[in-house]
Amino acid sequence: MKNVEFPDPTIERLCCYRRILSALLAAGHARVYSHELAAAQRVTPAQVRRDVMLIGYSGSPVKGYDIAGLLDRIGEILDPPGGVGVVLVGVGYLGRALLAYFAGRKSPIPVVAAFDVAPETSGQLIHGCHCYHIDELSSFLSRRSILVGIVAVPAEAAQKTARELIDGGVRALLNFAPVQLDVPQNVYVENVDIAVSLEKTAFFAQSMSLEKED
Amino acid sequence: MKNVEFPDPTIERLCCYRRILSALLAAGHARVYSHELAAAQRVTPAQVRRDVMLIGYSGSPVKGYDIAGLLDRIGEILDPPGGVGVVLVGVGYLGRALLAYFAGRKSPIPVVAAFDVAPETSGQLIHGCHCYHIDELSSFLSRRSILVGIVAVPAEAAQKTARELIDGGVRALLNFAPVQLDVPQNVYVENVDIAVSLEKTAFFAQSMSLEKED
DNA sequence: ACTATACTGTGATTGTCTTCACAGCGTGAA
DNA sequence: TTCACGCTGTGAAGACAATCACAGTATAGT
Repeated sequence: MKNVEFPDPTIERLCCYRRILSALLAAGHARVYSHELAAAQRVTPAQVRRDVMLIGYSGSPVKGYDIAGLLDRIGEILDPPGGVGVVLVGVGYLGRALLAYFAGRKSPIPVVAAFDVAPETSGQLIHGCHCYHIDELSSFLSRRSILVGIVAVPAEAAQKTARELIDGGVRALLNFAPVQLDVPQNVYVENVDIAVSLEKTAFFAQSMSLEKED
Repeated sequence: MKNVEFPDPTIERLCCYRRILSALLAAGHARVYSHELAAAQRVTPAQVRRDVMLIGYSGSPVKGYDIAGLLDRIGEILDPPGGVGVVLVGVGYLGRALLAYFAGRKSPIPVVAAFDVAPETSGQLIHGCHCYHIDELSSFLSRRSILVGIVAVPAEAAQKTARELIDGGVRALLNFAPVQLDVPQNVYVENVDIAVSLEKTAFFAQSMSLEKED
């Protein structure tokens, strides 16, 4: 098995391609050209072709790519063979929003359980997801094979939460807390920092308004 | 005035530096070395020094950087002179989570108003933010100078929302909807795509578990 | 059968961001 | 006053990703 790793930005684009391809397939299309896929994103046709090349798929000249086939191939790359279990820690406003978000769309990656310190959330079923007290996290992780943990707790609790998840066997974290998590090198952390995103947006709003109108 | 633009990744790091510097200042520190700042993030000391150089600040050898001075300088870069107004569109689960998030921390960038299609949210005060019906958006924007819009509506409504915001004078969007917004070139869009983030995390969880333990 | 066409596949190039490595310098000790 | 130390500032090199540009090719039309 080739253990070639795909570059980070390519993985991100593959997720987006998949979304668009699914929509196209649902709309009755069977084939797509690189420039069509590119137009739906903010990328160049050459970028699309290179990504497709990277994952080892081929289209035909003249007719473009077969949507169903390309979708399958992307799925082979992105979707883990046995499926990944995902747990959510932190059922505050953000945690609930995430549960609603993932419950709404029939996601390929369902959240199997949620945990929180607040006793009143224990036993609740929120947006279709069972909630437990945080104390039950370790035993839950030891019983199920969970590879991904979503950290949606306040900043102060984030590091402790991360450690518990990692000790339980989780290999990657999706971190919404505004802190840099200290994790072993064999654990992947994807940070989603809303405050930083907003500050960045505000900065570019400012610099945009200085530029020429187009 | 030098209109030199800073690279995107630098802006992101500046936001993080600021957060760390504030914490250090609050903890009573007065000076910091590049390697200390670097350790708190996942960056190299050289990266920190280059960023500091870029924004035109200088530390002293031996003593490092003056925290208060560096914070001021970062603020001059990141914070718009007159402050940016921010409005939120979409007061669903995610929108409420965002309001709670920004209300909790005394953010340098407050959300001044929120809008939604649901009539029952109109007139409410959610986490300290006034909510209005979406129909009032245009007139609100024409009365106030708003540079940033947060799009937290369902995917189907996102493009329409974006257009209304841009027509109202907004120059940058923070987009949580899982679609690529079609905007003029002089409008900046920062996408926060939670579904993509989770899929990406799941992918790397998988590839991490194939690698050597450290 | 032949030709024109418009696409894909990809080596080469460009551009951008990160890292290296060392000169320069201010401080504190002798 | 002199020296040694450990930091900063930065030109140069390196790594990486995006783009260009064109050869190769399958199809449709004549």
